[in-house]
Amino acid sequence: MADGRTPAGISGESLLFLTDEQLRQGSEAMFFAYRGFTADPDRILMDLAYGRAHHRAIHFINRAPGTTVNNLLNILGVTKQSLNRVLRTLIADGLVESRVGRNDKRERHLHLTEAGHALEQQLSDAQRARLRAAFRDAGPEAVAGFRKVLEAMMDPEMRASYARLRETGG
Amino acid sequence: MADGRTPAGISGESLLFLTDEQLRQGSEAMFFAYRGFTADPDRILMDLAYGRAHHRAIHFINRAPGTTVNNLLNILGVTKQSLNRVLRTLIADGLVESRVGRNDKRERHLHLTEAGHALEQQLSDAQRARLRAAFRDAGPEAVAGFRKVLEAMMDPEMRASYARLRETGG
DNA sequence: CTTGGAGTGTCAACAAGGCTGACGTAATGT
DNA sequence: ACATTACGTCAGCCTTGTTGACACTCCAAG
Repeated sequence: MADGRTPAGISGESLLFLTDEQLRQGSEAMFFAYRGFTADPDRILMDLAYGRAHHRAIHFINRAPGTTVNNLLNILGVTKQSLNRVLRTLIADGLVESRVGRNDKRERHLHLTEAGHALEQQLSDAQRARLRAAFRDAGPEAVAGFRKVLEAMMDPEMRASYARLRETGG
Repeated sequence: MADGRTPAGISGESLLFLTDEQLRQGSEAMFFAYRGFTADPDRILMDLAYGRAHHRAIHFINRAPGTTVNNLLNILGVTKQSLNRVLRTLIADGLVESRVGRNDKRERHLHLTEAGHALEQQLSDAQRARLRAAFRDAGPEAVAGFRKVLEAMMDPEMRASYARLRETGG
């Protein structure tokens, strides 16, 4: 706190990339980029009277089919009341199916229906198109750096969720 | 659309970083990282009965002192009514000052008060601390890649705003 | 000079999607 | 038997997005 400017050239290394100005540009880049990142799916969702919350639920149900409500809660970082509102509409609209657990009948295992898969595809295609263009423009080394910084920026628990998802997916 | 998997090895180049799986991991990284990115300021804001919108307003007013409401609108990408509600509370609480334009009296020029600057410092210190740690862990080349990908991910107009801010700031 | 339109900002009301708290039910574990 | 866990739901609140309606200011055409 009250660091003022980060000392540059205090060690032999070039620490110019850690100046306050560089950090501020980094946070503005995050802000503007996140807007772009969500813009395309948001447009699709709006027509369907869904929101970003529905997208997130669909994404992670697709990602980890059969996941329980509690598991999804932890990944999404919202309250069960909040998630439940979203799930209720998705189930009512026939995009998500909730199956009572075989071993533990208290649990509900969530799956996408065929219609759910179709919407998931539509949404992730839109998002992937932008990401693919950005990745291609920036090149593989930039992408590696991008991933590295983002991972370092996460909370430890989120980093764990992220890593777990990465394992199962390939 | 319905690309399926991105062809790998179609050209001589290694395009493995553009597979659907890599892109999906990229979007999940964005999701989790953005959560971490906003977590620290959010905690501070909560105690003050402010939200993320207040943070954004304060940030960009500090960044471009004397900016007009309309200008801020374009940067933040919200409606003027939405911004106005936030500005009203910030002005009422003595964090922001709104001065009628000298040339054009329709315009209001926005400035942070001393108290506003203090809060801005507190918030950006919190955010910078996390970003600095992430940048340091990842190293300068990773940071360069991070910035490059984020910039490529923005909408063109946002990229323009971002570049404009970068010029004035250094 | 007046007047009509464009630009800028304000107020009111509504919706989405977060949150907490409280409670019910079924299944599980001790 | 009893406490705990997993889930669903009702009620109510807050932030922050939206649209609609309106007032003030400026400028240019008549």
